[in-house]
Amino acid sequence: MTTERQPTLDTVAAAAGVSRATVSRVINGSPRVSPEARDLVEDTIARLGYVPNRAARSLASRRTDSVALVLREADATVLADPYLSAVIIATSQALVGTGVQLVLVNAQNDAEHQRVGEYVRSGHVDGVLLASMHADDPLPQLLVQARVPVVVGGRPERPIPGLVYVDTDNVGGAQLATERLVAAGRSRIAHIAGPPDMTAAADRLTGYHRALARAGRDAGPVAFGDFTRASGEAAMATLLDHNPDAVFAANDMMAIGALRTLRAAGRRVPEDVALVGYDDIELAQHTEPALTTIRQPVVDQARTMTELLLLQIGGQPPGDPVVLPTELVPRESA
Amino acid sequence: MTTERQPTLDTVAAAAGVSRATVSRVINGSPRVSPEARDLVEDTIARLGYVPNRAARSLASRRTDSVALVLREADATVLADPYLSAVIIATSQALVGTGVQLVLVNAQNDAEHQRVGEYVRSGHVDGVLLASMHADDPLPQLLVQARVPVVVGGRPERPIPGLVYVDTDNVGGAQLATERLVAAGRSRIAHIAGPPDMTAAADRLTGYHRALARAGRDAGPVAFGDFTRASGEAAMATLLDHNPDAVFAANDMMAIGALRTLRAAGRRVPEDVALVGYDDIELAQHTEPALTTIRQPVVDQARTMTELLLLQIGGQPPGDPVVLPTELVPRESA
DNA sequence: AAGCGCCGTGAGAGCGGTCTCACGGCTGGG
DNA sequence: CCCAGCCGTGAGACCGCTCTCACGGCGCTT
Repeated sequence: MTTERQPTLDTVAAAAGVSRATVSRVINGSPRVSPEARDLVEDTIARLGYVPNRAARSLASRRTDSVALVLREADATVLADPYLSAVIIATSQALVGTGVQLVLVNAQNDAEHQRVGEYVRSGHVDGVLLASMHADDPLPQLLVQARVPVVVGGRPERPIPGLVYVDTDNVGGAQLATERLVAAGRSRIAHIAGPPDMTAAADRLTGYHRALARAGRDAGPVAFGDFTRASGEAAMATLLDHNPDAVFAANDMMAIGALRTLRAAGRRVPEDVALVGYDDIELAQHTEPALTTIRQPVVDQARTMTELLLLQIGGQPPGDPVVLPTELVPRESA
Repeated sequence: MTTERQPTLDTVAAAAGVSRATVSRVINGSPRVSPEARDLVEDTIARLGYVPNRAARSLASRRTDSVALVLREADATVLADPYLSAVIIATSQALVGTGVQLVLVNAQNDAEHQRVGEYVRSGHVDGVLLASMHADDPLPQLLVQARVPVVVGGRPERPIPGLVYVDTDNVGGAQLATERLVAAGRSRIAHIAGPPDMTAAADRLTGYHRALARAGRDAGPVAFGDFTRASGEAAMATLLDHNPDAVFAANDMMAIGALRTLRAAGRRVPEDVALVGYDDIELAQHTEPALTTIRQPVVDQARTMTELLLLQIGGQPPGDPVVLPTELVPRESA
């Protein structure tokens, strides 16, 4: 039961015959230490197996060396969301070697979301990464005003001065998708859009329109879904009236829904109707036919967000938003 | 630039005209405070927007109110692993309302994995959840010896006294799968097993054998894969020599690989060969035919792990391992 | 030769809480 | 009526680290 108390700075200092201050300098890599003292202290630290106490350090230095990754809408529905998983893992990977810890904050509802502000203020973290925001989310605004370093994933609904965000090029990606259909000689290109209050969905719609305009085409019929497969099925059913020969869906799940409706309607893909999705989820490889889609650099996005956040924490002023390029993944459906 | 310093205990105490100790008691819900004092202090706290400093509290109390979720093998390969995502989200959900923070520790390689021990010792967290362990992982042993509260997901290779784990019933699940095939009147039931050094794979193999034995059958042919789709394809190719009329694959990805091989070989599923997978991944719903499989209570597992960990942190002795029931998800493939 | 500045080091004051202990006032039992 | 005991409160000692400041010693300039 006599749990060996962990060695402290004092322990090390005493064992090395120097002062606490010197040990602290060694630990923090201060240049103002003689090489002999440094070696001595380092040996002692290794010998005693000393590890600095984070709480004490944090208390004294007013830094925590940890950042929060704030998730939203993390309920059972998206429980197995591979995108989320990628963001989380990529973020934690980006932090490896920096000595910065990742604290996961899961705000399931508005009330909890509000409390994130408190949480940050209480000095738990040095900065905040915001994933999967909602359009009306006041949190980024709050954090920016409180001068808390923050980086959000995805373009916010309304521009917020001083808010750094890292987005993928939804407009460009949607253009790629649409251009693919144009290039395939399709003339009646429809779009299954996502919820218009989500910027990613809005941007993809914009890209769709832009590509058609550039190709000198009129806009085709557009149906709106909510990014679920069921909504894709329903949207496709609507679009069938227009007898399209191509469909660009704003995400893969809706594309898969559309695929199902098309098949049920006796339309062959891609012969009768070419189909392009968005996201390149795992499933897209396994549909029949395999889904042509747009890949987003999720890992890059998370990494970039993390880097930008660390820069801000390091004292640099918030820079400009970053938009990362997307890429077409050609498969069989278009 | 004059950043308003956050109010501290002293601030609140002064404003309320009481001592620091009293404010502390109110915050910690001590019963030894008069109702009047309590109300007064609570009002003051609300008025000043006071939030306790976690580092200071942690330093003084030797608690951190946070737990680590240690992941392994979290590289690009499993980046989009929906299981991981589910574990992470479920864990963080289980922590909501407890005031305990989730710190994600991503040990990509052995060296980093070792450092988790240090990390815990330095007092960062009150306890550790271990996900996706490897067979030879010394970490659980280390943590148990260091009397650090720890709960691991999945049964460890070798029993470790005092180690609490939460597993899903792999043996039972495999039995369900195999029994399904027996009940369907299949007589030559093969198995595509996972890596024998993973307990989940070993247990599923055991369940397969047990079900056959109970049904008075001889064991069928077994091929080993590594849980990837490619290995499932290869394993199925091997098994074709035995001309099975049913296959139970130890996970869905291998089942999907097997499906592909079967189709290529001109075998119809389920008419010629019935097929059962394991895990009930999203993809299983979308194969053609849809995959009959076994569902594991991932969310329950994560929640249970968290609860058991909190109990240990609360001072209770480590209890017995928990094994959660699995369930058959009947679809079209068997 | 004297003075200056810099360099390595140590002493000590916080950082913002928790928690033990002491203390005055009140209640209740003998 | 007195004193034991409890209750609510306050004082103050930490928790382990950072960081400022002071100090002695050395090399350099003048």
